[in-house]
Amino acid sequence: MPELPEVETVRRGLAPVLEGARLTRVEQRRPDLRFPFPEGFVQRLTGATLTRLDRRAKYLLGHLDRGDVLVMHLGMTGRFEIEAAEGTVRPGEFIYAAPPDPKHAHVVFETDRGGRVTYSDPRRFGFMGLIPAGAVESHPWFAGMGPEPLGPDFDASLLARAFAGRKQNAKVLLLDQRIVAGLGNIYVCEALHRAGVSPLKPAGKIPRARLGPLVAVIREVLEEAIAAGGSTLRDFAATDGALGYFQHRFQAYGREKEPCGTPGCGGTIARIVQGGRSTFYCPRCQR
DNA sequence: CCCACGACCTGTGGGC
DNA sequence: TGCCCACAGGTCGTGG
Repeated sequence: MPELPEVETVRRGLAPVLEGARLTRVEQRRPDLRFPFPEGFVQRLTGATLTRLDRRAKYLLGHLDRGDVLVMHLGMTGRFEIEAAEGTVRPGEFIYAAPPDPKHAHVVFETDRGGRVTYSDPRRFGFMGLIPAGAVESHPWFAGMGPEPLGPDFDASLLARAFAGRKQNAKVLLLDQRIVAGLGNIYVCEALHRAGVSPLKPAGKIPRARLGPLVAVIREVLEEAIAAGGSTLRDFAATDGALGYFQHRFQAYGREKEPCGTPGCGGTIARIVQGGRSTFYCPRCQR
């Protein structure tokens, strides 16, 4: 799942372990994840210092002092587990994570501080790449990607332009990373529910006046989820092993047949399939 | 260009 | 209790 809030939670968990650390040992335990690892993956990383860990949409970007950027995507079931060296855990900083699932531990990074970060991913929909720093923006993974939903370029006029004349429903278009990059199935369901916008509504027919509020609730949902440490579903926990709590606040996602929580609504959450994926919504208060 | 759908993988929760 | 299958956070490629 990891959607933007979960990836951001992972970034915040990994940053204190990796930023400024030199990778003393890198182990690549299979030739591919979703895609093959790049040529010389281990050699190009070993000995490099990771200067900064950023996030763009659902991607993590580890900037290396050698000029490459380590790009990592968690797919559906990717996770990082941290093992800290004895004595390096300051109280309250991060908690020891469960031992990495050995069956699906595909990449191991060890640092000069004695920490170890293991990437595991049962379904292997995740992937990693090494891209020269100057070529990230133009790389196919990033070229054509829409703005960050929490950034300044995501606003009502951008949505108005993207939705104009489109017959495709709002749900599917909000999942299109070319329009806005970082939303996934859960948070689109939640945002549309909060905004009272039907996922079935042709995007081009949403009145312009409703787009500002839609943008606002998208930001709100993502920010609340980040503040809560993301959502812990089957395959996601924050990097420190602590559980995210946002899933307890889902109002629509996974709540088929439950009463709608919108005050005074009285409707029942329904599940439909759009673009091959489940949509949860309230047919009564989402119009 | 637009859109629907299958493919990629493995694990698991819920129903019977 | 045990088995089976529908379904799962994402993205990419194909074909109409």
